[in-house]
Amino acid sequence: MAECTECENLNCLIKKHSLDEKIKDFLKNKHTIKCKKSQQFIMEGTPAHGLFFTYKGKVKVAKTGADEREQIVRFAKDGDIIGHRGGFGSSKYYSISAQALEDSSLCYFSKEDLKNILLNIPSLTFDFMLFYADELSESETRVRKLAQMTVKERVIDSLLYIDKKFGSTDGLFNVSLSRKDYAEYSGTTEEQVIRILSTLKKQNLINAKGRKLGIKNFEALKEEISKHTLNMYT
Amino acid sequence: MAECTECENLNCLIKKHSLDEKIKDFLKNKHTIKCKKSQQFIMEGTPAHGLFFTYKGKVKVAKTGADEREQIVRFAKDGDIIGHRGGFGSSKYYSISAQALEDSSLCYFSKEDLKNILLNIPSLTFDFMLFYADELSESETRVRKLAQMTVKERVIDSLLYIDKKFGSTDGLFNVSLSRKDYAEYSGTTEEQVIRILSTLKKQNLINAKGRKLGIKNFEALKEEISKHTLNMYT
DNA sequence: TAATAAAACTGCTATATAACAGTTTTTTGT
DNA sequence: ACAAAAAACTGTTATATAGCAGTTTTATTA
Repeated sequence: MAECTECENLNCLIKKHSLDEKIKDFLKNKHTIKCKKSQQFIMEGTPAHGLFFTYKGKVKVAKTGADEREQIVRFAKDGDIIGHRGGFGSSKYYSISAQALEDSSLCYFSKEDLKNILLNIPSLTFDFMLFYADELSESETRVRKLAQMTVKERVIDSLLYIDKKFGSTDGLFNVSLSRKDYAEYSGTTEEQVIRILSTLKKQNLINAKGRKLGIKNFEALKEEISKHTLNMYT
Repeated sequence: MAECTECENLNCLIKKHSLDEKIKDFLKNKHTIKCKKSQQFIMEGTPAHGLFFTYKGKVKVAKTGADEREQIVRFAKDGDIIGHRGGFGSSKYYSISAQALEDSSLCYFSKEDLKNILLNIPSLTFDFMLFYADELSESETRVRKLAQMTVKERVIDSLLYIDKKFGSTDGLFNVSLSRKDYAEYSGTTEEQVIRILSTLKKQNLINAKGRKLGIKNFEALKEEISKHTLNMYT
């Protein structure tokens, strides 16, 4: 795997500061991990010893609720941090689980190493702080949307989110999610997602080749949720 | 208003670092603001120039959604930060509004001053980072709860939250919220809240003197939502 | 403290969403 | 390429939640 200084993930906070003299020794302690598709590499509730970065790949991050029901809290792609909530903060345990959506490579740093380097490079700490602040922003917007949107609106919102996050090629998302994944992100059931997707298909608003989905009419979909997105200062 | 060094709000991050030499000049730039009950001192969407701390008082923090519908994202008491999402991060605007629930005093620092001091005191920046990480933790738990709990469970959860946040005296919460406030926090309607509260009253699980509420049987209420709180590693 | 406004409450009805049971299609692993 | 498993899908029914309209109680303020 590439050195951090050579890494292409420009959005990665470690990469951004990798030329700093003080970070050199720290970077030597990086571990790299290979993950097969659908492999779970973080288990909710287990002791958190460190923090992952996606080097290459796609990941879903979820919390388990009552009756083993999953709530997907976010998705991650190249350069994204994973497990950051257990990495620091008041808890010793991972509060989420993480599962690879496709074969992926991960970078790993221990909590101790990170804490050391953060207290020594204020600009890095500051960037981490901004990262958390932005994540908080998105999470609070999600709270509002879950509380105020209808199921159909939430499903449409999740389609737009997936396109924004992973992008599309030839009208199909660059990631393959199950209907259940969409349900677990949107806070509804698989059946509802299926019904809504089939309506959208009939209305010619989305593409569907087998399980693969994509957006055909962005404007119409955005219009359907516009009343919830007008006043968004995120 | 008291000097930060003399302040009783031990949970305040500024207070915690107020003895640091490097923070002295910064503290001189503190402004203090008095707020009457139900006065709104942060408007969603307006330019964010700085960040507030509750000196004494109680505040509700909300986001406005479709059709002017409010979603309360959190409550704040003595020592709590308010408006932190607009204070830094990618947005120039406040993404929330804040309203005093009773006559309150606030401390205010400008964005620029804060940014300066944060880049100079790594331990303070680190504490801010931890603060955001913990807030994110709570917000993500809230996402799961909104997606998976029933309305009744969410209302019970909000009662337990209010007791934990503001405490109770003689079996009544130390804060006076309207039924609508509970609805806007729980993600439901006023009528549902009223119905559920009246059921809980009949079951002798809560106290109600006029609009004032309190918890009578903690165990029973916790039991009702236990399936959602068992695996909580927050 | 009386008048007015706001909040709390109730019953009824409409609607959205979830749950169930079964069928068809697609994916996966050998 | 085939068998088995998983995922996608559909119709029907049950249930939870929201919306409405009106009444009563509590709070506000002139």
